[in-house]
Amino acid sequence: MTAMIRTRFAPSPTGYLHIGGVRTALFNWLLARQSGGQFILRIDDTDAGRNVEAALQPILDGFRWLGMDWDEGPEVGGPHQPYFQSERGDRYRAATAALLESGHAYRDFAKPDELQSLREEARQSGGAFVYDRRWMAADEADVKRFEAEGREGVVRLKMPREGQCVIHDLVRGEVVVEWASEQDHVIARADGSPLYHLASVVDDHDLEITHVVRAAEHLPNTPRQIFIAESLGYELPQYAHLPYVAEPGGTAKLSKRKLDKYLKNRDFANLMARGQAIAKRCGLTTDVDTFNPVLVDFYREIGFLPDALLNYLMLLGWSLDGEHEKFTLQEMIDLFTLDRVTKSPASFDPAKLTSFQADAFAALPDQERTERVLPFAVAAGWTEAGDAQSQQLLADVVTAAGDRLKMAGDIIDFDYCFVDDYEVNAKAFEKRINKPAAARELLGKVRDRLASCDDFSAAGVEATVKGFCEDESIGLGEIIHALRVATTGAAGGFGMFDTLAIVGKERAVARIDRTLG
RNA sequence: GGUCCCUUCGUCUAGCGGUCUAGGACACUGCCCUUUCACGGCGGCAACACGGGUUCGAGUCCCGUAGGGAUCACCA
Repeated sequence: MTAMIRTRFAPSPTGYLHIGGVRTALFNWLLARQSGGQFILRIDDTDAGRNVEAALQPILDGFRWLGMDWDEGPEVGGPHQPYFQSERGDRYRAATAALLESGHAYRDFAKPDELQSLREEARQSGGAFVYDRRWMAADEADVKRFEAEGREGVVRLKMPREGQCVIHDLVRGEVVVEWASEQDHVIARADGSPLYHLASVVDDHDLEITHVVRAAEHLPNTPRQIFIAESLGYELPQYAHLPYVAEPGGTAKLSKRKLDKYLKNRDFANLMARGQAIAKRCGLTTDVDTFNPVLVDFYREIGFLPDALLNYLMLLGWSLDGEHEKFTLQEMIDLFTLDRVTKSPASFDPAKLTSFQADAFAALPDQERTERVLPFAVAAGWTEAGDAQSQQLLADVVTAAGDRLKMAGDIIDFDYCFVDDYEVNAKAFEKRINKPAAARELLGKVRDRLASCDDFSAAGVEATVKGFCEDESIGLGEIIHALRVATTGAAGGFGMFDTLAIVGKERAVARIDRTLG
């Protein structure tokens, strides 16, 4: 066991949990759990004006579903309360005052557009923008003068302009940045409200975070945060910048705003279509803003196993040895190490995720699969609490379906086991019933055999159908497809005799009649 | 454009100077099994970005080029 580690994940309340965010959270969580340390959830809501309460709930729900529990944070409290940045204003104000006092920050009265044009100039001339601090208030007289001009004063970091900042990154090694390329970032607005970097550094210190593990997009932010921390006399946390999760088939960062693009990816589109089919049948909301494969909720809603998702996510940017990749939660905790985190972005692969899910689901005992499938069957209106008969049917279907069920929501594929208003696959109907010359005649004959079959178990049906084939001198293949389409409307499914037994004699016969009629 | 990061099969990756005619997984695909769907078994396709060094020897070390990406807010 390594030394006590305290990590954190700091979501801003946006109303959804992004798959990339979960990956980052997972690594933080794993690190804390394997060391007997703590995992903290802190809410970055310095950008007020949002309904934090409502926007936070889906995120917490996501964490709970995934089984990533937090030791301190919203709803569980902890010794470093509060865990909402919006409630820690006094801490930031104190830090700002200290920075001002020590000369590491200054009050600045530049107007945003003035700075903006200066930045433009610098960019035009191809160089880095260096603020000449012309609106910096050196003393109270300056402050008065600027305010008399109607200017408002923010607080800026007085960043070093010489030397280098060396970041010791646990996944990237040493990253060296010239201080001169840094800007005098604003840490507090005119009204005194804090900005992200200040708040983040102060909180990480207050919460005694030992390891700041976050996405690589924060790497460029690190020098200024180190400056703030050092100026405040804080001990620096260990930094680890993870490669970001890239879009399917691409290298750009996965974003929830580029769905249209991802939908052009075959595998992504397939997963989305699967989700929509399940949603449609089970009456789920399918607003793409909240229901799509970039968001964690999507997987919960269509019946993924949280551990399977986690297992897949862990492999995005991390590997044990290139050979073993299926892990239990406990193994994930035991085996994870930061030094095996990859440096390059990892593309999100919906097909591999689905494969992991399918394997994990197939490995579950029938009873547990039935339990997981139950809510979907209820939502589809096929069974309800207390209805023993329909639930036995459900259990039978799950058993017969075997590993054809990749996720709990896949039960919708077997709607014909429960209701008669299933959809008929037009293509299959054409191919198996319309096209073969003898199909209808054969179907009519087998219908009569089935109707007089006394033992409608799978074995009984099999004997009947096979006997029929012998009498007619045809191969099983010549009738079985037509039989399947006629009784289920589907092109495929689980074993034909199991299917017939589950559908039952009366319905099977009636469906054949309906097909022929 | 400035700064920083990254670069092995389509994708996730193994590889930490010789055991690499580059291994595993997903995907794709061929055959077998199944007189049905799927699973499964056995195969196949497929990668060290490029150019210089260093070295007896480079996917592995160094430099450069190219490409990709992230970031440059009084957002987080």
